[in-house]
Amino acid sequence: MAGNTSRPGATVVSRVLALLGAFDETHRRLTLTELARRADLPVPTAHRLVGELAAHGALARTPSGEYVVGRQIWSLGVLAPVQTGLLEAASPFLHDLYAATLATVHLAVRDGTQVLYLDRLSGRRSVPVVSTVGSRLPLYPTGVGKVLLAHAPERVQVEVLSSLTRITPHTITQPARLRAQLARVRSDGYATTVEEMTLGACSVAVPVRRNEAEVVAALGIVVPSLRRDRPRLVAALQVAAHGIGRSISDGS
Amino acid sequence: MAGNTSRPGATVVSRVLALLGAFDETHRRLTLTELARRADLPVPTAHRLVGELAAHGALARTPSGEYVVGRQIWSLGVLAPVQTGLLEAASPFLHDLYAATLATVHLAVRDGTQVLYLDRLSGRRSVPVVSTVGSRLPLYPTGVGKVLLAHAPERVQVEVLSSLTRITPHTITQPARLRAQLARVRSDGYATTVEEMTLGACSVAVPVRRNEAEVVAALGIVVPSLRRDRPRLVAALQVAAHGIGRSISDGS
DNA sequence: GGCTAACCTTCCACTGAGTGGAAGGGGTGT
DNA sequence: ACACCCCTTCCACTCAGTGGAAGGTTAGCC
Repeated sequence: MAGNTSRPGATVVSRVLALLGAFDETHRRLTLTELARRADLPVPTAHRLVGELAAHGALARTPSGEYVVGRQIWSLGVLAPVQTGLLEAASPFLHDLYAATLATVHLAVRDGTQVLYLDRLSGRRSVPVVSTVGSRLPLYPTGVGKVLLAHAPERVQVEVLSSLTRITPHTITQPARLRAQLARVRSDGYATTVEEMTLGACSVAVPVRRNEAEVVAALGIVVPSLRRDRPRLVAALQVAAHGIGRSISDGS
Repeated sequence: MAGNTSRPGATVVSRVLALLGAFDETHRRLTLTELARRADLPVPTAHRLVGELAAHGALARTPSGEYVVGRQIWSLGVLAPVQTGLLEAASPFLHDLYAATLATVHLAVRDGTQVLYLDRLSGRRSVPVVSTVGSRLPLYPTGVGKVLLAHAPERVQVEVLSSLTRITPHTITQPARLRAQLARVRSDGYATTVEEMTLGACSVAVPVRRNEAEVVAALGIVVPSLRRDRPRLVAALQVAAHGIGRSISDGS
């Protein structure tokens, strides 16, 4: 009379990853029921899986009983080649750049059709922006994203260009116009955005090249729309990007 | 005639975490066979699980076919409360401290009976040390570890004191002597080590207190054994630790 | 070329790990 | 006292997971 039919096709691995994926920037602490709902799993199933994850340190419980991402996952993540070498090499340059511009500084890589922000520096006086370390945004409305898109394989460009959606009134949604911009990004060596992601904010970004060759990341800053010393900013960015590119030690 | 008996008691979750746990500081890229061996799983089982993890972005494959930790895990790890607030709040103070001392700077928390290094700054001129961001070391032979141990629950202290093993000729292995040192750490407000972890390296560390209350982390520096301006170093550390403690915004 | 060795991948019959509805606490608000 | 929500335990059913065997691929060596 019991006989439980689990949704077919679902594997334990996918269930576990669905549970982990329930956490994001705005949901860092989740109750069991929220986890179950967000992962689309029955509560008892979520309970058992989450309990086991917690027993292994992959998740942790707050004093109030909510679940949070555990330290094991954090120290695992640190081993990801996303950042091996790159983040450490870039750190001093990012600080110099912040000191020189007092603008929000971003270091990002491309992850599929999104920008993945690896590091961010911003002070009290910087423009508020949506990006945070570890978060992902579309490529086309951000400065670092345009740089990464301009140097991405054709296949990726086609995919991105085919699904441009408006975010602010200034977001570029015409494929032809974006494609022209990307060509300019390649020839000029830098990209700019004007309130395409956030009203009141402009950005300037440059590629980071390993050994003056392949583009491995992008370095960008976000400034208030009224700021008008772009040439100086581009110069500062290029110096920093060049420094980072020369400091990257290890491959992959 | 087939009939496969999986090792009883092993769950998929534990198998998956064993696979992920196969990666560490010195094994960032692993082949399938190495993964299977390190996780103590049959190759076909490892193959299937690892393949599924890779399909979800939890692992990635290098062009040469080896597996590495994927970006999904990295961005998940960034959400861990290990660092939420703390790392960002501490960053500027760590840089100031590095500038003031030119020593390797560490920010660490206690994870069970180990130190977990959250951040590290070191320059070319710093003493070489074993710690890296995300790595764990025993509590008793490190400066930050002593601070964290001194403010840990009695239960943890007992456990650590009962298993002191020699690492260098200077490592403290007598429980009574270490216990006396911990008392001094609490009364003096700082801890020191003298070549207990690495020959040629000494360290000084202080607690980071949230709202001048509970100890949430430790801040330490590693200097060559011959350096003798300890009072100045302690003062610089305490200023920085105080600053960090006041900057921590969000709880837990 | 042929042989050996090591690694990766696919196949598939067996079975116990995983499943989830049902039911039992515990807390809080009305 | 009742209603509501969330967490936890129980357990009969069954399908997802398992891993030995076999085939494929690549590399090195005589």
